[in-house]
Amino acid sequence: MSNTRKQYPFDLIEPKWQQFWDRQQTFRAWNPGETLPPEHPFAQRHGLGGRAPSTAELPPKYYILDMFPYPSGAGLHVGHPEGYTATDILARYRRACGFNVLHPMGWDAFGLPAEQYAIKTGQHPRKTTETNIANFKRQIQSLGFSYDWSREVDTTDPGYFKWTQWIFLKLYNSWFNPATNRAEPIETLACPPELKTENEQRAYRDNQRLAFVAEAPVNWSPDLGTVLANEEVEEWTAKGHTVIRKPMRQWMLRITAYAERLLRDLDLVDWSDSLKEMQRNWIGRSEGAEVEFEIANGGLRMADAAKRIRVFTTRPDTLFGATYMVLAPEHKLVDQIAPSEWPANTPDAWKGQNQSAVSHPPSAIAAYRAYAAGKSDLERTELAKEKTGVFTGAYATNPVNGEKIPIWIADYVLISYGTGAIMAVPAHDTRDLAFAQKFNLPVRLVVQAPEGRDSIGFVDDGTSVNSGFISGLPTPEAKKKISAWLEAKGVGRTMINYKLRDWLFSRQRYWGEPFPIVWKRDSQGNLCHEALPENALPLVPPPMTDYKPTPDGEPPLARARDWVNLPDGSRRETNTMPQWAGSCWYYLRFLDSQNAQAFVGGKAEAYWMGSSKCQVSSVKPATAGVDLYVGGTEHAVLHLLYARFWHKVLFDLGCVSTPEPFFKLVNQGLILGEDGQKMSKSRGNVINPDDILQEYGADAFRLYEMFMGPLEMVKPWNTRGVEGVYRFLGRVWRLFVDEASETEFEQAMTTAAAHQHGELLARLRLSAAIQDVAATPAQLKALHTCIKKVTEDLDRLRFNIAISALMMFVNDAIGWPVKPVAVMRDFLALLQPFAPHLAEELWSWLPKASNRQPPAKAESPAKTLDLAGWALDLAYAPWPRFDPRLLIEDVIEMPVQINGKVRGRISVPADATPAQIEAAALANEQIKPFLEGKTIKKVIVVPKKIVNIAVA
RNA sequence: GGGCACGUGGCGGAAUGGCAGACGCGAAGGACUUAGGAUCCUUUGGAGCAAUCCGUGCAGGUUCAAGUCCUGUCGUGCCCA
Repeated sequence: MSNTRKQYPFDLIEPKWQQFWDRQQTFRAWNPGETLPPEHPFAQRHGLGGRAPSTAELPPKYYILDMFPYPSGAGLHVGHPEGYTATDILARYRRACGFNVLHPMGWDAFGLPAEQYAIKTGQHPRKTTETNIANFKRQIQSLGFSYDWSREVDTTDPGYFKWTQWIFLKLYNSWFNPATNRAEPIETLACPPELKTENEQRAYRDNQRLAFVAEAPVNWSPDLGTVLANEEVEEWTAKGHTVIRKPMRQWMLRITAYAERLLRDLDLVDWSDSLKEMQRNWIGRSEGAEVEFEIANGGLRMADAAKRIRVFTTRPDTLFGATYMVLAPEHKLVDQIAPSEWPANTPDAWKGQNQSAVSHPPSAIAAYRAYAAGKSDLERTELAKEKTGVFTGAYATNPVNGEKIPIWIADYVLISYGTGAIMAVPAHDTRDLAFAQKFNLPVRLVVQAPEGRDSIGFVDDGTSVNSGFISGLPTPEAKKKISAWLEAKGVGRTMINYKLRDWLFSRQRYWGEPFPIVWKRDSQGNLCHEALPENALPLVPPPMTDYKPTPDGEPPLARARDWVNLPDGSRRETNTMPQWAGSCWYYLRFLDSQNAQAFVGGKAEAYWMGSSKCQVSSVKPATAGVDLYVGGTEHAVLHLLYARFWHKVLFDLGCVSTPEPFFKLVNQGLILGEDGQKMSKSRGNVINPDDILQEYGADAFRLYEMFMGPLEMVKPWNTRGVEGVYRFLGRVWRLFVDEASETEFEQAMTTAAAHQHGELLARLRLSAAIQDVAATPAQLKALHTCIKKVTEDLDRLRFNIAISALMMFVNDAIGWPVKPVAVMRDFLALLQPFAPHLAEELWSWLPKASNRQPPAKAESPAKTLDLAGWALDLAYAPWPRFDPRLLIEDVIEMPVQINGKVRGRISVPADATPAQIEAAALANEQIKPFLEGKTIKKVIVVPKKIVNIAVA
């Protein structure tokens, strides 16, 4: 801690106003139908005190949302408040503009770290979570954010996850009807008549549900004792845990049914192109064809449909170039097709690396599978990686030419993509080529590259060659023709494939939402699952002391026998939901977080999501969904895709009224350490917000976070920069404070006890330079330039230049011997969103409407006080409007260029015609010498901007 | 390898195709002061005494005019393989 004198007593001001806002519930947002207390500033501003306004009577809504944090034990880092400050500034700005602003905060509190800590220490995750939430909340509140804390949610609260489970039941009890292209209740699903038995019908129905059970190869971590999502694998392997691929019974969510809508509806939202592109890439739509290859074993054809290998290809036009096939090692057909002996003349290199296993195909395959299981999808498909694989001993028949081609297994083909099998066209696919070269497989050129490019390894569109009936056709036409041919022959069809996979929704963890599902035996003794009734929710996890998985790999919940085994002999599902579940719908719970009857009330949903016909504001039209959602890029794909998916299901089922949840979305950029590196404990460059707050206060911290640069940019932290904005706040303070009273204050503070500080603060007086006088034109111009700039910059989320506009005003105003109170008051209204504590304090010093004289009639509107807003709390004081008339100049100075170089400047009346401007420029003394002896070719006059004279 | 961003003073960054470097940091000088790591006032892209010249990663192009638009290229970051 340094002993430098404080620029101003932020340490007294900030807690004072935070307590005031808390007591007054200043930032409480009101739902339609709620009764507004007469004394609440929002009620006063909108004349609604004591009433219970309907949707139509409330002002337009503005829903501004932060991605709620995972409350980690490490506490807040400087990256969190970046987005939170941006949204807070906008929330305060919108409130000033007259919107009913919803700005909530909550906790995404399920998750592995609390559970890992529990395993290590035995402390219940609930306890860890509570402690961490309390710390996060303290830190967030110390920044003076205008959240409506009455709506706080915590995903681990039974009152919350009751509804997460409820939504799961909605998914469970729905199917996707391809005919209507939307989710419908499972009751509307008709079973095919050939399914006679209860078991068959149930299996059929269960297979159509949006939440279903499947054997899926998962990323299993034996030492963590859980499966991980693909995107989580790297994080944990980096920490030294092992992860292998293993097929397990899992709950899945049928997100793939929504692939097309998730893709198409990106057109409905206002997100950055790069973000939309990331979502499109993830969904990965590709058009192509599915082709069936018959298996040709030992020369004998087996026409059995089950013995066909189906492949998906985006390049059916290269089918004539397929010289081998590759199945994913996990592919079901591998065991069926592999012969017990190698075909004659099989090269040794084709039999695999494992010398103890090369004698027969089955052993070579088993050895290779074990090897591939130890690798992640990412490692397996790494382009630069050395290709590996094993020949299965079997052959397939190419449907276009009857050719016999070898079938391989290789880890570069993933079971989860397409059909888990490919036809390899080495001449026109990079990975196939690398593989073919390594194992000496034939490379057949079937696409001619354009002039000047090598056709081998050419993967773009060209012209088909060596391809029978499609030879000579350009690629797009060749694709069409061969797809039609395949379809006519019954060995293929055009198809759209998505990279998007169904969502693996179960985790073998304790600290997550239990599934509201029980397993039982039907009358025939078949194992089947059944949903709990709604009234059994919330299903709370049992109290436990040991959070480890059972020794035989069952999830931790299996240890709680009394909880798992029900009296009727059925057993509870022991998996829990992934952390994504709670964050998929929290933005909806915020609308009506205390509602015990529904996950969200209909009126609240319609109002806040903007689908109701609420009147259009005079400032900005209302939009549908969350008006602005701010968070990190790390959630650009998964969280946003999952939340959109749930939202669409809820939309289909009539539970919400908009097709998309988040209308506008902005990713804040990462804040790097002072060394320009990513902040991390190991680098020792982590900045703790608590330290900054202690030294400079919340207002300076907020201001600096925004002043660093554009919100979306990656930018390095620089503590010296905080000092810069801190000095600025000091100048604002000195603009308002009476120097003598400040000196007294400082002296008194050195000896005063803490309980006297508030009283001392109250004794500070407003500077005598601030007087109720008419502003000069120059002062009005300074103010209105600032209003214009700040308003426009806030609308474009350009906080850094808005702050520089505030600085310019202060630099100007500090030189004014007399400061008109009306001007200073508007300045505080502009400052308020950025530095709310200081602005509130200074605002409280200004004379109130009641003890002021009404303004003289003669003054123009811009110079008088707007008394309507004068008596209001600053948080709800109207946003100043700039008057363009005050910015008009009588005389404009314009630069004059000769051949693009500034050679002089002229002053012309604002209303001068281009001809007059040209004449003035040509007559200018600075310009004349440059024109002597030259021919004027052209004179460009851009009124109010520039004159450019082109000379030869 | 593909896609998308971004390259501007010593640093963070400004600039609807119209005076490059706003605003801030840092630095230099000065004032006040017992003191200054407070505050206030000057200066501050580079070169030059100056007139002036050179400057937005690099190379071209479009334009009266390019940091901004186009083509290529190099570099950095993110996402995807």
